[in-house]
Amino acid sequence: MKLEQELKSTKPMPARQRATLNILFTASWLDCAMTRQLRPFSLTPPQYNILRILNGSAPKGLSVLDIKSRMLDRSSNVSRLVEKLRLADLAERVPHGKDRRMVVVTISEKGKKMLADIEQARFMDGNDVVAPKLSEAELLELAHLLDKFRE
Amino acid sequence: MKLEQELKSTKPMPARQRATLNILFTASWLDCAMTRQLRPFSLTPPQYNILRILNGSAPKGLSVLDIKSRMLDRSSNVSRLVEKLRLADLAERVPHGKDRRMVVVTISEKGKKMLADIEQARFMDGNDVVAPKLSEAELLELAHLLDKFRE
DNA sequence: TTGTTTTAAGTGTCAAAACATTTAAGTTTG
DNA sequence: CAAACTTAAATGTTTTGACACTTAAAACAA
Repeated sequence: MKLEQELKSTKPMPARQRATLNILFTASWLDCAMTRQLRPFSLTPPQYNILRILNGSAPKGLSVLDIKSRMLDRSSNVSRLVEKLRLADLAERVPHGKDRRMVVVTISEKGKKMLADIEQARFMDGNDVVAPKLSEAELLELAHLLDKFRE
Repeated sequence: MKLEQELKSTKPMPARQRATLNILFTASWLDCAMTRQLRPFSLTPPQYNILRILNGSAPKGLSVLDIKSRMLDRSSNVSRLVEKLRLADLAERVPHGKDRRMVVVTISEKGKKMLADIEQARFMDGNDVVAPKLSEAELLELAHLLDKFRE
């Protein structure tokens, strides 16, 4: 459905406003869909984000600040989120050898397995639940316009 | 900056993932910028969202559920947000004539003035702070692709 | 060395989101 | 009409985000 219908907007919007609101609305829509998909795994979207970051940097691991700088939402409290993952045995935390202020966080085997299970659930019928209508070229164009939007 | 640089991603991402993460990242970036702009007015982005919805439907006003259905983030608790606005004298709440379950919420004169002040702050040097690099056509294309993304 | 500054991580606190539940008024159906 | 159902708004509770502050370690400068 078009944005105007979704937001029941009566008057036509200027292009910049329409694009801006559409980004915020689509992100909220995505977050809602992700939350629903992650619920069976008792993970929130920020926790899932961290788990994927850790998986991408395995087996080396990352410091708390390194994780934070790679997150979608830079305002999240990584210390507490990592602690949640650790309590669920999805991540491990070991003190850094050289710099004793630092902590190295890694994904656990259980964490890797959970990521694999989530992937399987997402691609249930062969393709992703999200954005099936967009072609490869359109997806690239969308990402490019968003990069330009933030300049 | 491109998404890969922002997230310090090493490996190249598939197009769909790149578009999806970019939507989430750009929305977070936007929310952060809006929060900063609204801080001097002691308004949060959801409160500002409601104020604009009420302004758009003035002088008629809307019920709590009508506001909710027009919001960017459908999971927000409109009752409590409206109460905040009312305490700041930015909105008014009157019982509905026919249906006594309903409440009609309207923007106050002070609320309208605050919206005008915020607009003025946003367009400081003649044009919007956000997305100045995108042409009219690109903004339309971006909004169109996002509409299609949600299908 | 010693005092200052910077950096990494964790914590405290308050507001907001998430989600279920409750209350009350309206609607429908037997 | 009365009971069951539905809808509108509010509230209760738990979790999370926002953001300042603290603690501890490292780097730096006099």
